[in-house]
Amino acid sequence: MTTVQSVVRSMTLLEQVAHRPRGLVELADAAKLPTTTTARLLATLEDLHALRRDDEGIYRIGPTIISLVSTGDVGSSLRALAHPHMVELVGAVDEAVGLSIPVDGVAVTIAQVDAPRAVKAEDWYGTRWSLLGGGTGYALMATWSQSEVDELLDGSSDPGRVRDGIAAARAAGVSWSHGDYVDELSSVAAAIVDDSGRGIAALYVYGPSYRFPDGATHETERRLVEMARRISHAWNARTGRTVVQ
Amino acid sequence: MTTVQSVVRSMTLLEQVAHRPRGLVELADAAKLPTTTTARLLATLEDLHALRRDDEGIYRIGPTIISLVSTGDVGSSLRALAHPHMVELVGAVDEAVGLSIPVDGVAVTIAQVDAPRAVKAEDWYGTRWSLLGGGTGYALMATWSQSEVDELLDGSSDPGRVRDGIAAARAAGVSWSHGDYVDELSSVAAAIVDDSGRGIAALYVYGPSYRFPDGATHETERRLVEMARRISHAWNARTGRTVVQ
DNA sequence: AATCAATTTCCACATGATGGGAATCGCCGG
DNA sequence: CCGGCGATTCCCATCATGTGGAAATTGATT
Repeated sequence: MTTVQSVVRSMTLLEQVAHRPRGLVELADAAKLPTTTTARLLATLEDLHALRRDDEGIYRIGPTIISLVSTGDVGSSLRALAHPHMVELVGAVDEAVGLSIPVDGVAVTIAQVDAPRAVKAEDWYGTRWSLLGGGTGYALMATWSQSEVDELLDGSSDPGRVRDGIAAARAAGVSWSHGDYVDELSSVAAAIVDDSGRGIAALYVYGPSYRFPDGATHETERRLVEMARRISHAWNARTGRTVVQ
Repeated sequence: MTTVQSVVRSMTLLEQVAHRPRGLVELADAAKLPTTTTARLLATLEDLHALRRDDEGIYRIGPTIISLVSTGDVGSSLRALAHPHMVELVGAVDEAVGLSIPVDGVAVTIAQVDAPRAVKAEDWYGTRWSLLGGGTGYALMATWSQSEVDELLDGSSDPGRVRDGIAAARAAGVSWSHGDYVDELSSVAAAIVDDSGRGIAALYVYGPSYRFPDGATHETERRLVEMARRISHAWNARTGRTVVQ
């Protein structure tokens, strides 16, 4: 199959900007493109409001991109389907809840519902976490085939630790993470599975580590697992196969 | 300035998909492009995970787009700056809170924090609302110049009603909307302003109309206005001018 | 098996993207 | 006020790259 060069390059630039907002020359350098070409592509994206440029020449992701992430297809996307359940879960456990899907070996946060009491209410929307780094990834990989896991582990620095995490996740049905992703932040993740039992997304509860003392969180675990089960069920009950999102 | 055709076309297709997920032919038709060209562009976007296609051939927005909306530049974007304040406001008023910015005559929701109790917790992230349709738009336009408002009103069906709404918003400092956008849903909006007093975004509290009886909501109004003021202040206190987002 | 719509493959054409070079802008230091 | 320098924009010849018509293929429906 043949791909369109300028479109691929534009997406690279968008990703670079998302990674870190910068000016023309730095972006050209990062994308390994001539300055002129970069300027033309950036100007096009700016014209479309996909990027915005401030008066210092720094490019940032613009509103067009944000509005692409709309709820146009409520009812068929996992995100829209899970959202009300997530709100309910937040109400039950009084901590923030997130939802991530795996893409190319990383987990992308596609939805987040905060607890009003959240001490540090950070906004992880769109953030990519390594699958190998902690709870979210372990919970997912625990439901995957050995070969899939091996492929991801190929070349990782500490495969033993990851395998232990996966084994623990498989045994417990959930996967804890204490400060693995962010200092002082703990999370419990559970997989949302398709009708073959394969994890297609991870639902997780998170908050400051001090609010998750060992042993005092069985209720949270229980509710998380129950909600993941309900979301899985709702997802698999849809009529017609559609793609995860 | 010259723009890159294929990039513009790709963005059109992305917007069409966001508007309503569809198959190749329908998208080609909607974008007024030859099928072949559309197929090539869609394949490119799919390859980049900007789009996903299910086994029925329906294209949907993919995870790459979602991860573009990241928080890479925490501290300089309005969204990241406002987020913790929004969480606090949710805690105070016990209703959902949203944040929108104006783009090309519409308001795009760039952040949302739900109240755990939300009866129907819908996900408006990325949704575009008309500025002329209700509270959000009135709150913003109340801070804009007459000529800017006139430009937007040019060709609108009921300019008188909008002008009344703007006048009310200017007088009250907030703008109410009861069922204007969505049935049974009420909202109060207040503008977040730059250092010249011009509205750059709208902060709003919303929930089922029955929870907003007239006269029992002064406390909500007060807290909303106070929070909008604080966010405005934080925004204008930043060092270095940056663009709204 | 026949029909029809949707999608993919193929390919000749020329348009539209490309990038080198030069001009311009904007800022800073002397 | 004047160079100097990096960043950005303008210009334009070149041709690689994107384009879209036509035909083949797939796949669902009757």
